Amino acid sequence: MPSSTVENYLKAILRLSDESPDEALVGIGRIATALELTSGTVTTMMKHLGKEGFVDYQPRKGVVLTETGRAAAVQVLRRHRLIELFLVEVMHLDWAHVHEEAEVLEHVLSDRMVERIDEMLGRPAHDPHGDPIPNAEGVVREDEFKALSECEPGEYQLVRVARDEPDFLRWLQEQGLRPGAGIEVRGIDKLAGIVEIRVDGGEQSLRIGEAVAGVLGVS
Amino acid sequence: MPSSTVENYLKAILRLSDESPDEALVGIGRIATALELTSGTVTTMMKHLGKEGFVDYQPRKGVVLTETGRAAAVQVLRRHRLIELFLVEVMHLDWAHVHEEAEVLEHVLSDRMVERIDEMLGRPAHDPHGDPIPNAEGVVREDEFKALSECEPGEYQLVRVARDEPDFLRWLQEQGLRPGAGIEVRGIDKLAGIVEIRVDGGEQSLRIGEAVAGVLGVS
DNA sequence: GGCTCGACTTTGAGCGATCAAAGTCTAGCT
DNA sequence: AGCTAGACTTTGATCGCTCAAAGTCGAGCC
Repeated sequence: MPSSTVENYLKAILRLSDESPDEALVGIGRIATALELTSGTVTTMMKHLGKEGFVDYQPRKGVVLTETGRAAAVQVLRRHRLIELFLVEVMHLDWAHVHEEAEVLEHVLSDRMVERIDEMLGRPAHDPHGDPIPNAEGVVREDEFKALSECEPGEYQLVRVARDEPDFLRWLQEQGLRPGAGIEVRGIDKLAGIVEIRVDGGEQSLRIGEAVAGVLGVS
Repeated sequence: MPSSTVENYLKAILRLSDESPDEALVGIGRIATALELTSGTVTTMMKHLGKEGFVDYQPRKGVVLTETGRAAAVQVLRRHRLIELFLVEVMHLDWAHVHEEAEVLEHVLSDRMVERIDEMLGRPAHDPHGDPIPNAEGVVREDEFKALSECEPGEYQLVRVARDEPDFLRWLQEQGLRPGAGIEVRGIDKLAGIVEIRVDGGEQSLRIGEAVAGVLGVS
């Protein structure tokens, strides 16, 4: 049974390797930055994870998740996402706060609890950020979407929010920008780095920066 | 913020001192047995807890909880009991399994979560074993009851089950013996150490040993 | 080919929690 | 008073995780 520490490493490696699918290996430094640890600590851990069969550790190059490692990481992701949804839907906690809470619960809830949550929520496919929830077998059904920042003017639907900061999420919520909302892209000012949108049949235009628009996935 | 380890020590000391209210101090050995640790470990921890102001440590004698320590312990108890009830009432987990789960969650749920649970359950006064749930201020409303093993024949109501083993709880449940159930004491055979009861208008008599009857509180 | 700079690894240390085993009190008996 | 058994404390060690700082490697530049 991997400790929560190990689970966090695994989760981070999964995320990082998904973030740059072109690179074969995830570098030690990136992991260190992601987890806010020194690289020495990460090196030590990678050797250990290597021995345990969770990663393939190539000294001075980086690591790849093994099958086992990937499966374990996906299970953590599944738990995290189910828990987030549970906290929003059942506990009626604020979308904005749910991430931190899930961050600890994901390592701690029994399989029985997670199964019960999955059942209560009707085997949901997406968490409150629109991220796909892997099923119990670890199969993730990835869905198509593109960044709002890359869109031509037109009608879209918000399907994904790729950021966790409470303040940002709270603001999004105030603007009616939660997964499922309709978005009309009215114009893009490439030079100014600004996207002008209208949310869900509302009246007013909303101007958001490219970076923010890049974090919103639409379809 | 006390670690879960510390919280567990505190909880154990609270329980042990409530178990023998006549003794002024809880001995190191009892704590060690309760937590399945060596006494050396406990001694070390008690010195530490002493410095932190959670207990008054009297070398070679034992410890008493300070005000601070007691308050912290009661909060853990509150969490534990609220969580147990939540798991039964909301998550519909089995009464028998709920203790272990609560044992970990009590150290980990945010105050916000606990408050939400308390609210969802309507500020309940008792957990699934019939134990009183301290309120947010740490006030415990103890209620009157006596051990079934001490009862004259007559009609009673089960209000308390002072044991946590899943197998035992499952058996109780199968007999209809959950807090709230009516119990008729039909006879006591002191010499054989057996109590004969009838559960909640059922037909058959049930014979239980003194030790088991001692764990059931009725009023 | 040699050098350098940045990325990675190694080393030595600390912290919190734990143990086993050796040492010390002390209450209570003789 | 002296002894002893049992309860408690001390000591030295381990384990998982972490850090700072010193050491090493190697890709790319001259």
